Amino acid sequence: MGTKARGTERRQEPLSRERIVGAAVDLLDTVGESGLTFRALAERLSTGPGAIYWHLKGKAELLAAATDAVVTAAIAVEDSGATPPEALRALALGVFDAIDFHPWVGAYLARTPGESSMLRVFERIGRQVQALGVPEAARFTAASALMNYILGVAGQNAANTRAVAPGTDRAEYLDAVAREWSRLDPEAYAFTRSVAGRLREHDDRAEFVAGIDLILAGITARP
Amino acid sequence: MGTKARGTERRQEPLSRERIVGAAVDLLDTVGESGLTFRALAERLSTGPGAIYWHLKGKAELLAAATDAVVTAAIAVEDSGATPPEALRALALGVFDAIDFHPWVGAYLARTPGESSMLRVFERIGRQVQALGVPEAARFTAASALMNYILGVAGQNAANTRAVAPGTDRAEYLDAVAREWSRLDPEAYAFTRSVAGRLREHDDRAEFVAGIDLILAGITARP
DNA sequence: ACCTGAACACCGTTCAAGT
DNA sequence: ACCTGAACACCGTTCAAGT
Repeated sequence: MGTKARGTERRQEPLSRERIVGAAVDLLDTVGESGLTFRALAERLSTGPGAIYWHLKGKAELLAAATDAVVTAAIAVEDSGATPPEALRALALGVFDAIDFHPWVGAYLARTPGESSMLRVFERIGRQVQALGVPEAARFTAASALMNYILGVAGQNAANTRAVAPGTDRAEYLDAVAREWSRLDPEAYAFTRSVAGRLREHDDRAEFVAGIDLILAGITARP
Repeated sequence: MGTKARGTERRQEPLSRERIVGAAVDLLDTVGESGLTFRALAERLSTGPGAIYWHLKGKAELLAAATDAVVTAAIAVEDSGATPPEALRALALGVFDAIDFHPWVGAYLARTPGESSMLRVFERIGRQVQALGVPEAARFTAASALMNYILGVAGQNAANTRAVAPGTDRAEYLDAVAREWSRLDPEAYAFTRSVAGRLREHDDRAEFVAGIDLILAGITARP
């Protein structure tokens, strides 16, 4: 006891941009966007809030770096041997699942433009659009539409995920929304009421892919 | 001077939910989302911050009400005599333009699900999808895809609008981005570089409608 | 019923001081 | 070079006290 503990001594690894960003991702995943404060982050890293500023410029850079870490991992899939539509679906689902698991990423991407991780997604989409045989002049529009759709849905889905209390049963939640829809004014919300039933049997992920296919059909179906 | 001023006396209208929401929209439009504080809002209404809480539950409700006011106005267009695709394009552009003018609306819609203004947009889209002759089973997917696309692009566009300093020339900005893109790594960003030129001649609004048409083509082109 | 504004419990960020 | 943590200038929200 008088001697230094050896095996369990747990020497504090030095602070680094990498460790900070990792801890930020953890915090965002567990406590949500409002839980990421410099004080909480500093405590997790057993240091003071000021220390973080030596490695990062501020909260904006911290959030960008955390998002980048998640997106980079999500799109790091091989698509050898896949057809362009298959590769596009896989890529889209990769982003979708990442945002489903880390809802704060969706919120961030939806409000921050021209971020480097978005550019990487755009490049990946564009290559498949090209491989699809889309003529040069139409590629920009096609790739933009796909990316906007992907980020749009993923963002909405993230919002939904965050809206539901972590423990809630998914089927139960959809049921509640469906019931809410069928209580809407019959005249003003005729359509919404008519599709309320679909909500129950509805699979976000499948619906998402169906939308991708819709756009792909539009891209391919040139006169 | 000893008598009460008459014409110019400017009696303070009583505070009301309506006046508060109106002032909030003004503040959001002029100073941006970060400029909407209860202190600034109270000052504009020449009262104390606490007074606002008598009429609204808190900031969340304030933002929801402000968004609702804008969206309601944006989709209040008659579409008599228009074909379903025309009506859909007009509706989509209405939302697009509203968000372009009030970027904070895009940011809010992108992060808040199941909001009443979104439901109204959904209903409007759904009716046109139905009028388009889409079979019952496919309507939910089609309407969802359209709405997700619209909100997704509008959100991205809002983000872009906010990113650019209010005074900046649009052409100049696109030029700067295009230059940035052509400075990217030639191997890792081959596609992005190849379409950098398109950026300059690129019209957000037209691109947005092109995406709508892409989805409409996909919806209509059933085998 | 409605408004006032000080007070409370937080934020992100800075910075002199330490090692 | 890197870290510490008190201090600063803000927030949203509450609430006793006023009219």
